[in-house]
Amino acid sequence: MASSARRGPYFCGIDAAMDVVAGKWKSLILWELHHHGTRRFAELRRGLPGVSEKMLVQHLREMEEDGLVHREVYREVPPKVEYSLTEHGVSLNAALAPLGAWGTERMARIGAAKVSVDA
Amino acid sequence: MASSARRGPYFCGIDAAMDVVAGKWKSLILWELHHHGTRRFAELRRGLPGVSEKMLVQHLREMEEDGLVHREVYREVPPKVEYSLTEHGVSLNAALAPLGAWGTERMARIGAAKVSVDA
DNA sequence: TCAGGTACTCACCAAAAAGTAAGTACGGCT
DNA sequence: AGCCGTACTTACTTTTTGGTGAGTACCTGA
Repeated sequence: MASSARRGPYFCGIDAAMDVVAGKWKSLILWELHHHGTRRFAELRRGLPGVSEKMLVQHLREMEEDGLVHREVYREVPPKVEYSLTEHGVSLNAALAPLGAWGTERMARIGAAKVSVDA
Repeated sequence: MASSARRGPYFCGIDAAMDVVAGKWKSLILWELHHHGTRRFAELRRGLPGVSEKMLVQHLREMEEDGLVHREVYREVPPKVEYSLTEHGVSLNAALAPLGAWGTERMARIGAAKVSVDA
């Protein structure tokens, strides 16, 4: 029950891809990691205003299982864990780019607000 | 409460796009409509094995609200309603294509099964 | 006459996803 | 001594999502 009940039979490629990106914060995590290269847990948390620690851990674990992110643990005294995109994570991000462009256009069309995030 | 509580402030374009595609069957509806051009309600239902009438109606309504699909009602005696993609629906589908390709690759990688659908 | 097809709506229920709040082990800083 | 920060885990609750099955109004074909 730790991981998700996914990887099921898919209707098509989009279905398979959506399975992996589904989750309130997953695409944002992807973006954050792509943008910053490597991030620590607390950095991600701060970069994603509103995310709960539980969801962040959960999503990161699933994305690790799905081969999208790499988790590097440093056995140090204040714990340190670094997350980064794997090759598959990078290619997924690239595949997501046109969708992002479409979404940006849509935001302009409907005049949607943007969540303010500071780098 | 009929429609969805969406269109909220978005973090980025992907967020905005995902909002519109989120839902178990939406991407499949998009694909079905793109593939066949125009489809009646029952045709869609038959093309999406496993979808419930409730969800199909609900998703179609939301997609109509979001300007992705066009709903043409013929006031005839056995009711007839035709659904087709709008310009925005078509462009969303195009933006989804690379994601679909990525997903297809992933299916091959992990050896995921495909749901059997007959045309 | 009666099942079957059209395109739905409605009420109810189950499951999944996400949020909340607390706890944990350890050290540094003040 | 006491609080902050690290990176989590755990239990519990709420919200959201999706599924089930019935009902509707009308017509067609067997």
